[in-house]
Parts: sequence; structure tokens; C-alpha cells
Amino acid sequence: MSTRAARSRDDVVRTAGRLFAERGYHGTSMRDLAAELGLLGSSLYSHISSKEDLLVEVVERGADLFQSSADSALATSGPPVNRLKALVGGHVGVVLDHLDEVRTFLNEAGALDEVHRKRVLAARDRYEASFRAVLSEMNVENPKLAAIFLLSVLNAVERWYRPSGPLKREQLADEVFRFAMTGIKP
Amino acid sequence: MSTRAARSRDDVVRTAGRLFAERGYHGTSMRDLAAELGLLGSSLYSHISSKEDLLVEVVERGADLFQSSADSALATSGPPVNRLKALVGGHVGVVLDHLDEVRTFLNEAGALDEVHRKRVLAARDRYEASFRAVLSEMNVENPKLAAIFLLSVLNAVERWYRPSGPLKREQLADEVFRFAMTGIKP
DNA sequence: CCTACCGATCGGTAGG
DNA sequence: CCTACCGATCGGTAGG
Repeated sequence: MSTRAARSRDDVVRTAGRLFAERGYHGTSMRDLAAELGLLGSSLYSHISSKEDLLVEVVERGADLFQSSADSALATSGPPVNRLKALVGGHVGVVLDHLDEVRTFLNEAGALDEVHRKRVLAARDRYEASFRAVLSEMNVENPKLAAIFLLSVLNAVERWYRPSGPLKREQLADEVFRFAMTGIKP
Repeated sequence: MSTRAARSRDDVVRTAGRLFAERGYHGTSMRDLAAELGLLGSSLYSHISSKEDLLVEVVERGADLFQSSADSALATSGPPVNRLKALVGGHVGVVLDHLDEVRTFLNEAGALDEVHRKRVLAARDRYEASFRAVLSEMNVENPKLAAIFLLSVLNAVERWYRPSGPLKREQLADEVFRFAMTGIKP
């Protein structure tokens, strides 16, 4: 048996996402990443061309996942509240199923060069616009602010939710939706 | 006139807070910090003993500011909703007045060694407990989850609020409070 | 994917 | 607070 650790490009990107999410971009060295894959640092460069390119790819995966989720949610039929529910459920699903890409997308975009950072900000605004549009359809008083508040709650899920905790995955989206619709309720 | 740049320890800690907030702990070098103060890297060590100590000090300042705010808010008389309003107003005030320490406290605690990181988690839990206590007083259905959701909105203020924007500082706390109490409202 | 490197930069110290 | 350093580590390359 060979002791060679043959890795695909996707292995490299996914492992990079995990380390960027856990330790941050600047807190992760290329040798850290290689070691996680059972390689030496120099071996990474047959898969990718630079550390920065890796960050770009992980962040773009996060952006694409959110946008696909929104596009799908906006196609939901019925009253606008159905689409809002789909947006919330989709967002929670993306966070739970792609935690590493999501955390890197949300927390490490600042480490990108200006061109890519602006592209990420544009992607976030486009995603947020999906929320604003549905909230407008619902005749919410201040759709812009409501979208910010709702996304604040949704994005924070990454920071506190543990699948092993008392709150089951299906309940989570329901609870967020309920809080957004009616507040803390006495 | 001397060209010597005489700095106090507090100058060093405050400037470190700004850079840690903007670029992250691992994205800030001691030479970056020194240059910002008009010094050479080695000169920093007459003020502080290590980079890690600097992070500890900035993060602890953030923790203390939030806890002082909560202690003060909990002393508010009248029905519990008054105390909740004071907690929200206090939190927004701390974020806006001490943005660098807050951002470092919220985003860079992961770069601390285990001992200090656990201390920060304990400080956060104690602060969150102030919210849980007031929400319990208000007979909210799920005070623990309500506290998480409300703090999600409050902590996100650091990420999007611009004092130059349409929302004035005084309105911000009111809008967060209203969202927490009643949701998006159709 | 590894061996053998490269120049640059890192946090930090000794001594004045 | 500066001069003059230190060993360690950084991202990355040449060549096989």
C-alpha cells in the first residue's frame, strides 16, 4: 500500500474552508492546511495557485449557496409570507449544511483584496434585496431595516447553534420566523 | 522640537484595539501597530509585554463595558420592560461609543489562549444572563432563546450601522427595541 | 506529491 | 524609544 496522500482540488478547498472558519484566514498557514491533508506545504500548489485564491473560492461558494437558496425561495407560490418563510428556512439550511463556507463568507471577507471584497459586498446586497422585496410585498413599515434585523438573527445562528442542543433543526427555522413576525411575545 | 513620538500605554492599547477590529488579531503585526503610533516595533515592548497581552486587555475592556452597562440597566426602577429598554439602549451605546473594543471582543476572542477564551465566554454568558433574567420577569415564553435573538440583533449593529446614514443614533435603540417586542409588523 | 530551497516577515530581546 | 539583532515561520518556486 502506498503511503501517498492523493488529494483532489475539492479536498483542498473544503479543508481550507474548515480552517478559515475555525482559525480565520490570517490564522491559517499553508503548512497548517497541508498537514490537515497529510501533505507538505509545497504540495498544495499543484492544486491551487495561491492562498488568496483559496479564500476567494471558499467565499464564493458561500455566496452562491445563499443566492441559490434565495432564488429558490422567491419561486414559492402563494402569499408573500410563504416566500418569507422559505427565505428563512433556506437560510437556516445553508448555515447548518455548509457551516464552513458560511462562516468564511460572513467573517473572513475582510481579508480579501479590494476587488473581491467589493464583489462579496455586492453579492450580500443582492441577497439582502431578496428579503427587502418580500418584506415590501408584505407591506412591512420599513423593509430595509426589517431585512437587516432578520438577517442579523439568521446570520448569528452560526455563532451559537449546536445540533446537539435542545433545539432541533426543524424547530430552529420556525422559531426564527416566529420571532421575526411577532417578537418576543409576553 | 523633538521628533520623538512619546506614547502612553493607553495609546498603545487603544490603537491595538482599532487595528484588531479592522484587520483582526492575526492580520495585525506588531510593526503595523508600531507604525500607526510612529514607533518602531521593538519600542512597543517598553509599554506591553506581548502581543497576546494586548489582545487580552482590549477584549477585557469590551467585556467590562458591556457588563457595566448591564449592571446599570438592571438598576432601572419600574416594570421589567423598563429594564429591557435600558439593556437595549445601553448595549447600543456601548457598541457606538467603543466600536473597536466591541468588535475585538465579539470577533477576535477566538484568537485568545484557552484560559482567556473561557473567561470571555463566561463574561458573555453572565451578560446574556442579565437579558434572560429580565425576559423571565416579563414572562416571555422562552427567555433563553429570546435573549439569543435579541443579542443577535444588538451585536450585529457593529456590522452594518453607519452614523452618517439615515438612522440617527437615538432612533437605533428604539427600532431594535420595537423589533424585539413586536417583530416586523405588517 | 516530495526535496530543497528562497527572500520576506514574524514576535520578541539585549543593551543603551 | 532606538539600534542591532535572533530564530522561527511565512507564502511560494524549481525541478524531479
